Amino acid sequence: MRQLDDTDREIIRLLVEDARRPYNEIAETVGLSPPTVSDRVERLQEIGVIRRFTADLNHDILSDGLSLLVTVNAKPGHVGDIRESLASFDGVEHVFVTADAHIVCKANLQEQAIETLLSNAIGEEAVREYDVQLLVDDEWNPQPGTIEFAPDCVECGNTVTEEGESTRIEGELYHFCCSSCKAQFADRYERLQEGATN
Amino acid sequence: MRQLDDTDREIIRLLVEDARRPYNEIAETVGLSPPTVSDRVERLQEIGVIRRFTADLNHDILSDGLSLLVTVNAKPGHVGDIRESLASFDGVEHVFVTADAHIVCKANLQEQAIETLLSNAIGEEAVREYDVQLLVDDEWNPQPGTIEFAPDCVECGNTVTEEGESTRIEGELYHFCCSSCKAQFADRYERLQEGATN
DNA sequence: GATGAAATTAGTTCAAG
DNA sequence: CTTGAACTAATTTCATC
Repeated sequence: MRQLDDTDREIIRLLVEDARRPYNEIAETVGLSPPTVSDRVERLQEIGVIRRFTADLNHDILSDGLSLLVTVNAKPGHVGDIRESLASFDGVEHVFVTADAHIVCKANLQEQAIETLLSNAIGEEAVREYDVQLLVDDEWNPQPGTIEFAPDCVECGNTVTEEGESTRIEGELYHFCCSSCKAQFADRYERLQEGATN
Repeated sequence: MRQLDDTDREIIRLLVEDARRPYNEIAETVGLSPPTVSDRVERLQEIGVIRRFTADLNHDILSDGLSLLVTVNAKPGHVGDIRESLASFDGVEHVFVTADAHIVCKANLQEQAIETLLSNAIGEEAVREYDVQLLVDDEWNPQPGTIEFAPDCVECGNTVTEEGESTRIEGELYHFCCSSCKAQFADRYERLQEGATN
């Protein structure tokens, strides 16, 4: 299977930021055409890097119950079960499993549902101990981790930022900090090509 | 302020399921026309119920560094600082603050960045103790739960109902329970601005 | 608020390199 | 793998209710 390249990573980053960003905008940013971006996004979904496009809701103003952090210390061999039952419980938004068999989950629940979660989803036989904490704040920054994408402008050496542009010349992707650097580089490249063939 | 109705809730549910579902499909499901759905979605974003549309990534196959759960027990008065510095650290995806002054954050980091996070973002003076756990699994279940729109009045703290009002001040949307709270807040805000510039 | 028709904008298909 | 051109689909505007 083809590995992810920098272009894929940049497309991912842009879609995490805004899943509805038009493809022509993405195309311009990464220096490709819209159909190619479309193909790549389709591929990213196919190989499972992008699981789905979704809406991030603000639970603070939605008042859909209490926000809780539930930490469970699972008995050996039960981590998978508990993870599954927690993840499928209505209102459970995030489930984290640590290397040392702790399961941490974040849930938005009505008060009466907390007891159900604890008894049904967690049970007794499979759990060493558990802890429930009330959340007072919850900030979420969807971001693709430390996908490195801060190249230097190939023309002037400055770091390429949001305003930067990219272009593909003979299959190779080049990044520029601004359109003038891009134009200058393209110009120089063309001259070089002419010189080589004459 | 107009409350969320069942149609809004259904639209939210459909968008959480698939943020890119076409409006005519949503329209058919909820029995409205596409332009109306468009208007409603716009409103849901305006009032902050929908924070953003994003892509749910599978970090397992993305191999963008290690996934960690960092738990920090903050000293009194430092919860806010630590929350802020963690949230703004590159690679930190989620920050939870519990009622008992614990901060739990989930980060996707390259190995060398872990040390930086611990020393820079957490520091020493403000923290009683901290704990870093390696994550082996991480599941996100975007789901709206039982949605009710009920923000707190930024002026008096009461729940904002049908009679409430909203206003945008310098790009930021504020919700109030009544026009007098709105006026009072606007007044105070203006004073503050004047004081700052003089 | 909500709508249908029109206009605009976005996405996909496809032949070609 | 990528593209531009043609085509199809989705979204937004707007006059009207």
